[in-house]
Amino acid sequence: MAKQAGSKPRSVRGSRTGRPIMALLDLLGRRWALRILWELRDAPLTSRALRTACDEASPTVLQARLDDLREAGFVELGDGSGYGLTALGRDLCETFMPLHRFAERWKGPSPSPRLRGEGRGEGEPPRRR
Amino acid sequence: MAKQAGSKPRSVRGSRTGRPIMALLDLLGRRWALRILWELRDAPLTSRALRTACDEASPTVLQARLDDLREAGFVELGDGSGYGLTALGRDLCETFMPLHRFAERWKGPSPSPRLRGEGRGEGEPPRRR
DNA sequence: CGTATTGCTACTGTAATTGTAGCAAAGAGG
DNA sequence: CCTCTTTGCTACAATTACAGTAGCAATACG
Repeated sequence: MAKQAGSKPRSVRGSRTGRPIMALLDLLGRRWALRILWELRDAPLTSRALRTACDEASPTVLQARLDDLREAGFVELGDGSGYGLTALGRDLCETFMPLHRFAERWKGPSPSPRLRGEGRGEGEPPRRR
Repeated sequence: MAKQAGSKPRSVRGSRTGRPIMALLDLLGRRWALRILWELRDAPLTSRALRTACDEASPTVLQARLDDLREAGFVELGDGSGYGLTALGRDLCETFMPLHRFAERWKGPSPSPRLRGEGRGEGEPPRRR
């Protein structure tokens, strides 16, 4: 599996199959990508303000992600208000809104994963090994 | 590779604010996390089959992500069918389904970000610097 | 017993991310 | 013009996550 000896693997990682969903899943699967979209959901932010909103993340990654998202057409640099979502980006953000409700119901990685008796009378059935 | 040095790296990066949405955004923002959930959306897969489905990703990351998702309560290891989504995970996956339609309409990061006259007629306004 | 499959770990590179410092280009005010 | 502040952005070094490959223990089957 030589990967891509000649050309730079600049394209999206999961996109090798050609399916756009994979490209999107990979782009959003980079660090701070989802967070940036989330913080920009209401109003545009300057790069500095965005950094503050993103828990003082490094400007290096923020800039890299911002470039990625800008290249993807989700984010654009306005005139005086800094970075903001494009119409497409706003549309994508709408897709993620249900996630908010889901997160509230989820409350983070619980130490006790037994949240619902899925059907079997569990108690810790010995995994087949 | 300490991985369990003391008791520190247990929490999620974006979770420092306490908001569950941040924890979720960070968890899903790790590599292959979204992809794994996506590949498991229909039926459970064995670890080997999942690896094949995920473009032969390294078992190292796959195992790490599988652990994360399992700890979060989204994925569980069945008896004979391998890994599968929990009821909660299936619910989360439902949230992501609209992403599929969105991706189809998006078609990946285009070299020319001007994909459609999206409404605002800005040709390419000089950025303020 | 021999073979195959499954879940999982160990290891070595490489790419990505973090953290800090700093720059050039505007604006605001004097 | 000169100073001061903000903004977008870049240059590094250090750390971490990830990719790739190899392999093991446990089960299942013939």
